[in-house]
Amino acid sequence: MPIDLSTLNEPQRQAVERTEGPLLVLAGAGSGKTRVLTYRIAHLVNDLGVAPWEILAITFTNKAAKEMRERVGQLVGPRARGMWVSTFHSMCVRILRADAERLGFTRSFTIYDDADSNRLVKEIMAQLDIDPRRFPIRAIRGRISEAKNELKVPADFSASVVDPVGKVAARVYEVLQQRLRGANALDFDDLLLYGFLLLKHHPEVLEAYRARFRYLMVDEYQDTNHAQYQITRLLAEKHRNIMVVGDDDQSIYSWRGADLRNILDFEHDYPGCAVVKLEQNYRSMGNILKAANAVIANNAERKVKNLFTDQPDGEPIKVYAASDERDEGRWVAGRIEQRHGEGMSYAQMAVFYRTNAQSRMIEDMFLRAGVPYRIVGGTRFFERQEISDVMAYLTLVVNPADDIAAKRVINVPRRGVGKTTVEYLEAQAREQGLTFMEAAEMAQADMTIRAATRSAIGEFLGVVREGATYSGDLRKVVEAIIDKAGLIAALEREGTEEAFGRVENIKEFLGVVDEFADTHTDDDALFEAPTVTASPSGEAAGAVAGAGLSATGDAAGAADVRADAEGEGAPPVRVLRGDSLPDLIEWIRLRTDLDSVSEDGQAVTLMTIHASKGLEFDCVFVVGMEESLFPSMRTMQDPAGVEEERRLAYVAITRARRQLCLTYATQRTLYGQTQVNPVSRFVHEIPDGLRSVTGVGSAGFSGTGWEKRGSRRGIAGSGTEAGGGRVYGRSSAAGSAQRARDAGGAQAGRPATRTQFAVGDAVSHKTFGAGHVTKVEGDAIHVRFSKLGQVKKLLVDYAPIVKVEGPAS
DNA sequence: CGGGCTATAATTTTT
DNA sequence: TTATAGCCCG
Repeated sequence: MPIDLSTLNEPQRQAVERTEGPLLVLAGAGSGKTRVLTYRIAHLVNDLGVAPWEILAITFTNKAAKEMRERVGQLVGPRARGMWVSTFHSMCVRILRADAERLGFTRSFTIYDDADSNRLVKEIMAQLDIDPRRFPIRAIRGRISEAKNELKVPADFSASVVDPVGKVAARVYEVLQQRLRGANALDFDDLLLYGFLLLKHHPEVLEAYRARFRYLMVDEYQDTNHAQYQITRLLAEKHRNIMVVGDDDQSIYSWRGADLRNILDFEHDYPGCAVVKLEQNYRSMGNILKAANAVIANNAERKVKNLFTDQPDGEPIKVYAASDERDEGRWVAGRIEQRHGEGMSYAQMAVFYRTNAQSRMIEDMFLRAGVPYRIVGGTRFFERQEISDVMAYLTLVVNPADDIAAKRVINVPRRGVGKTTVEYLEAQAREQGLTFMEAAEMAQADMTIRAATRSAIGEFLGVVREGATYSGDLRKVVEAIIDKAGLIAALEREGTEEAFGRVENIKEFLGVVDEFADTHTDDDALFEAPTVTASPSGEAAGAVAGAGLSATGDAAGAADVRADAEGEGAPPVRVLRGDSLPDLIEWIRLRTDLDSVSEDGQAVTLMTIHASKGLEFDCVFVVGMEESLFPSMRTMQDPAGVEEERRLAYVAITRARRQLCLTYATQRTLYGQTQVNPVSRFVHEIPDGLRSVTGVGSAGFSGTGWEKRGSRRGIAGSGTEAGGGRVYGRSSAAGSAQRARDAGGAQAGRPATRTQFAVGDAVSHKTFGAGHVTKVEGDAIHVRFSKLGQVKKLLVDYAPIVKVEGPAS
């Protein structure tokens, strides 16, 4: 069925139809870029007879990849599942798995997350006797990461570096790569670095992929770093059918190695390239778009675009001058309640901040005001201690060479294998050239070790050894390993609320395993692995086989190379199988919490501006619009830094569909210090006519502390502009913060219509849902919420909480 | 070996 | 202010 392109606007249609040769699409915010991408793919497949597996679409997040797959699927049906729509990182993993041996790894290599790498670097620095005070791990890791993103191997880096920190980093880098190789592990940056090196130094491998991928599409191109740029280049060189989509104005990750030049120089790098600008915005009301345009116009380093919209102007942009961060949070809460009262759903509202630290006060105020919210980002599920422990066990089962994993859990749960023993084993391993696990094996017969310790080590080895023998249903396997390791049992023995929360998290992890199994059925696998005979491009596939990309040999991880099962000559399509432990581990490692952020749930979304990219909301609040917070103090020195902050402001503004509110605090306490900062320049860059200013600055109002009352009625529906809410008690322009505290204190003594809570009571919280009381502490109660798996301390007078059904008392 | 204490640092974090 | 990491003592 042909794809209907009539719903696209002119530039969109051009971008879709221009399938041959290089193409640069400059897609302004909200200009329908994903639509163009998906229609283009659908057009290739349905109208031009391109085989799905000849298409490679690269995104930056798994979420974006998933969304694109789904949307393409809607257009072309199930065959869409055969196409590579993945992130740079997962693409590299696929490529590397097939030929890991060429680089001195085995197919079952594991991927180190941030915490793992950190640990390893720390270890190496200790080993090299480098003082972490003079050379902070952060700085060293930063330099190494930079080097990897620049595709510099240790020798290159070492040769190019002149400064002291760099020299130290070079030494660490050298050892780090050896150790990683020894552990059969790659870190995130390595995936790109080695992915590149594989293609670069193995022409037959490169040729195979080039032959296979006739059409290449890269989303968010402005965020590519040098490694990604070079990988893309290698792959695209032959057919030159490369389309990149991006917006230089939304480049906000330069500090992570993203290089704006990649997009600015695209036309130069790919001569004869066509350029399409998508400038019609379908998202925001007129005023919001005008504000965004006005702000970004202050940047010098950009390709000029002019976003326009058909939509009416809408409301002015509201600017609220708060007296301090408390007042700011209070006002936002009030405003949200007001909007909600007018019929806007909580899910359509969001609060953005520059730094995570700012979320605390917002949360606090929301809690008091009873505004349901959810926070995106922050501590990640997969980085929680207990989850990392589980992952370490699973990893060891698959890759016993993973020293970091081994050391992490040899004494988890406590078995009595302490630091001394670990250091001894480490030394043994180093001397004899063994992995840590092998050294542990040897230690079984080492009479210099205490018998108790030996048996503890034996117990640990047994868990891993036995784990490797489990098979069958993946969830059962994982459960068995956790059980055998005794992780849950140990936590339950602890008996604390915290431990209980950890158990809940592990249970949630099992849910994730189920999710993996459910979403990776064999049926899917069949779609994703077309065979040569079914392929119209047998030539390409043949080249692939010739390049030795289909699995040979029988390394531990060979089974996860689907091409095996498909027989000789199959293209190197590797799919994750729902019953494979190695595949589960890989899937999780390349996953972030962001991937599971769902649209549903009636709650206001709180997140950093960075995390907001790609999303949109009817009503957006940006808090902390102050100089030295936003733009951040550290960026204010150099113009490029400020320009990036400005792009960040642009991203924030353009997330809003209908309403935008900016707030700043005249006085703000940050890191325990109170400071007074001027209003952010980004506020001033919005033309006066688009702004409507309220709050302290114009109305001379400051909060008197209703936020302390916990009475939600005081907030909802009150439309007094200056305060955003009705004012109870005294009101004056000065000294509000202190008075707010006083008022709160006085308020606490108010007579009790208060509910009495007792340990064990079942309660329901407006935001956190169901839970039960675990402790009563005067005015405060501790409640463990099942949904969160966490204990929260709540003030009975203020928290939006009700007693549900007391247990049999 | 493990718990508790003090020094210390503290944007942003798609993978 | 707060979270975390390393250190010291029982």
